[in-house]
Amino acid sequence: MKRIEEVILFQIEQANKASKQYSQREFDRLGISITVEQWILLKIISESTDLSQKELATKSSRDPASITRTLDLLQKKGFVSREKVPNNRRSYFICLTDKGAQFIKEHLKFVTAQREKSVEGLSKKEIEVLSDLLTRVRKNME
Amino acid sequence: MKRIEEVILFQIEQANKASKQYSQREFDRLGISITVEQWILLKIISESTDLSQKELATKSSRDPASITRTLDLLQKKGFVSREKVPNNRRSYFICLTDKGAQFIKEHLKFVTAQREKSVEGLSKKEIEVLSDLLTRVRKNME
DNA sequence: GATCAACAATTGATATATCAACTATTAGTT
DNA sequence: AACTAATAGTTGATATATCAATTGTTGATC
Repeated sequence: MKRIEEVILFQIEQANKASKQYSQREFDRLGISITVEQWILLKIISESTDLSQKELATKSSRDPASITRTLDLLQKKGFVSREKVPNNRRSYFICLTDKGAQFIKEHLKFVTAQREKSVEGLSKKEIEVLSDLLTRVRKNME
Repeated sequence: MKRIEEVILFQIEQANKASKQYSQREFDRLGISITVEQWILLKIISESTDLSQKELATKSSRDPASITRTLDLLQKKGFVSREKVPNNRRSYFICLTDKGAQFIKEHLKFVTAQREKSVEGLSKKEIEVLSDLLTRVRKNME
């Protein structure tokens, strides 16, 4: 039997943990008061318009219940708003506020830098390969 | 700016989530009453002897506080015990109980099957490449 | 040997993941 | 139109991640 360190799923988890922790440390170090999950959600919201919470959950691969709670926090920070949908009182359009847009604009460069750092030393070809292999592993687990 | 789906860190997270969810679904489907984190911890405990909680935290890349809580649950299930360390009342040896050993023995084949499924369709060479690339990304984030 | 710093483990607080139960609303069927 | 299904979102419960604060113990230094 393989030792756990040699298992690919374990290695994926380790890489994921390391990157989450790195990103959070960077946010903290720079005084950017947001969690990684909140940033990702905010970023998704900024990339589309008129998304419902259900759609947000799908796009972020998160549970709707969890989205509810994270949106509550983002709303408390003043970064997003829940807007009424015409002729539909069951769902909301989640909208970026000016403050949210400003926040992203201000800090995007740091996030971009983190992402670049994550693939430092990898060639373009290697990044493509990694992307492909990760996709195949993910599809195996569906 | 890249769309979030194209970001390697995002893809790593997606793969990680998918595999965690798959593993948990499999546990549930088979009536194996344990979480993925608990299984991993139990497996690490079974692979070494006389580990302290601090060492467990290091090996599993988890926070000591989190280890305390997961061990409480594993202990409640009767899978592990905290044993006194001679001449040291500040830490414990975490030991697998017979019940814990039996549990692993009984269910290891299912976990092995999950792991094999995760790399289905990948050649031995591709697995090595994936492992190497993940390691490099992880090291970039240290 | 007494004092203080370092350490291991625990506990508390907050954010997240997940599933189940629930509410309110909408859509489908008759 | 009335009844039922399905749907969107929320809330509760439990497990986990993380950091800070705390407790008890050990080690180092004087």
